[in-house]
Amino acid sequence: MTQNIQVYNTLSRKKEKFVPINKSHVGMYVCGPTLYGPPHLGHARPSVVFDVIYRYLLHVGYKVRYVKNITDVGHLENDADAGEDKIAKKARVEQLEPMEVVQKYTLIYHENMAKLNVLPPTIEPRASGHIIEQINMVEEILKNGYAYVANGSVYFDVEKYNQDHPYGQLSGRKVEDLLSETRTLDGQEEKRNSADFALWKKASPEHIMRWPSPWSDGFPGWHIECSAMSTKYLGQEFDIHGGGMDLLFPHHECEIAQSVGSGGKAPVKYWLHNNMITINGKKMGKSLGNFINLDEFFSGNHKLLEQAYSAMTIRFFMLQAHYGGTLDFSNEGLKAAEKGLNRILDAHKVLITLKPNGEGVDIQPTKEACYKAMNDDFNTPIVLASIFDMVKIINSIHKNLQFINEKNLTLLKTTFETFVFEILGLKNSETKNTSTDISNEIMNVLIDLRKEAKRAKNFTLSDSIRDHLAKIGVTLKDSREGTSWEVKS
RNA sequence: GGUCGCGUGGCCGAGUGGUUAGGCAGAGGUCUGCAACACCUUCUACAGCGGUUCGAAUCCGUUCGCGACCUCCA
Repeated sequence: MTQNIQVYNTLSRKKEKFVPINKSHVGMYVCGPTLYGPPHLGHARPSVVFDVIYRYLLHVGYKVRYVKNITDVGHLENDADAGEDKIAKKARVEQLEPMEVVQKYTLIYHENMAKLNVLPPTIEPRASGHIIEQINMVEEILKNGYAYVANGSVYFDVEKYNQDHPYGQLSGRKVEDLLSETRTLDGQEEKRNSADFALWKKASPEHIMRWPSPWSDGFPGWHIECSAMSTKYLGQEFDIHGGGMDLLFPHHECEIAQSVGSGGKAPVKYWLHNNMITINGKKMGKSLGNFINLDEFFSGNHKLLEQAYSAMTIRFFMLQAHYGGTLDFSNEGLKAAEKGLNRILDAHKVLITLKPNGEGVDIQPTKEACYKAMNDDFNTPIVLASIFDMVKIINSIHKNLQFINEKNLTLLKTTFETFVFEILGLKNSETKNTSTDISNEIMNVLIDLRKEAKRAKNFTLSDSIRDHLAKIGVTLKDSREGTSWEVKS
């Protein structure tokens, strides 16, 4: 199946036709989380966005190697302890080994991702497991003359590099502007220019995460791990590199410089960036302290949350916006998402019971609209609009207000299920299907009793049954064919 | 200060030079013993000001407002 997919490439600031380097294989690298804390809503966005892209590429027939790293080393902090490794700092506070911290939050992260129905990447490399590759890459860059050693640390020489290769293309920066930056930051005195960035940092005596290297006992720089790991698993040139917009500069810019500076080739054909989640218009982020953890969403246990929201509600909420725009968090928005999602999932229950009832609707245009939307830079809000069109069609056929033949009914089922479940990755929340044979039988008894009561016009009794069930979360749904029931989570 | 982006109806959020986005909420109706669900109908738009055009919410300019990056961040 060939689809003409257009993607917005940050590098060119334009939509471009997606043509993979290898005809049938796609290499995709996405910057994963730095796990020194529980995952929050901000982490969920790139995970969901690139999960949908991954799912769609698989659906249209590509063989995809999807690499998403876990960063468990590196990254300096910008507070009073500047210069100290984030993981190491957290470890000190909690009196744990650094790897214990990473392990703890990795497990939570995986659990949260599974709840969001995010497929695992095909490779999930860790920075700490690729120290040798990172050292090798630093050596290559040094050999090529684009880096220098200062006091046991290694820095990338941006000015030198810029003489041979343009630096700043991805983020639209000018090197002369960067060089004139005058702020004083930690470690600046070792750098030749403020725009230079660390490839290897010598560890201070109290720094517990450290590895031997040709230059010092230390740890890798802030950007080298993604370059080293993407090169190792996807090669010097690969198709898609994704991540949050906040990583555009300096992280991704440095990745390009490191790859070009070591291997001589620009690593990425298409740079894709998801935009931020905002809360009251401000970016939700660790450093701003205004983030909400995913587990807090699932439990509703946070002062900004009016209720608990299921993982699927959060996934749906994100799919309602295009990945390139900011998405503002609000209880109102999430509640609307919850209702909309339930309508889709309820419609599927109806869909699987439908029988052809005549000639009428043509599903082909709806199907084409879905593909067209996905092909246009993965426009999930447009896909959802078509899905809601199908919801309307499904319910109308169910009521014999619209008519469908067998061919179109089959097409309706495959289109609906393909896009809702396979591509968008939505599913019924686990809490809903708790029915066992016994509870089914009990429900049948209650529904029959209510039917008898209604026949005898004993509405006090029939309503009492309905209201009591509603109180424990069981909704009765009357229709011409009889009464069905479901548990609302 | 530099770079980039945004401003759509009650809320969230697509799209675009002339034709319904969609969801949630609101209104009216059908269905129902009453409801819920569902279906039908329906109301609120494109920040302000100029310009280009037969025609702009959509292109250009400008003003105002907001945000992101420039330092770790998804």
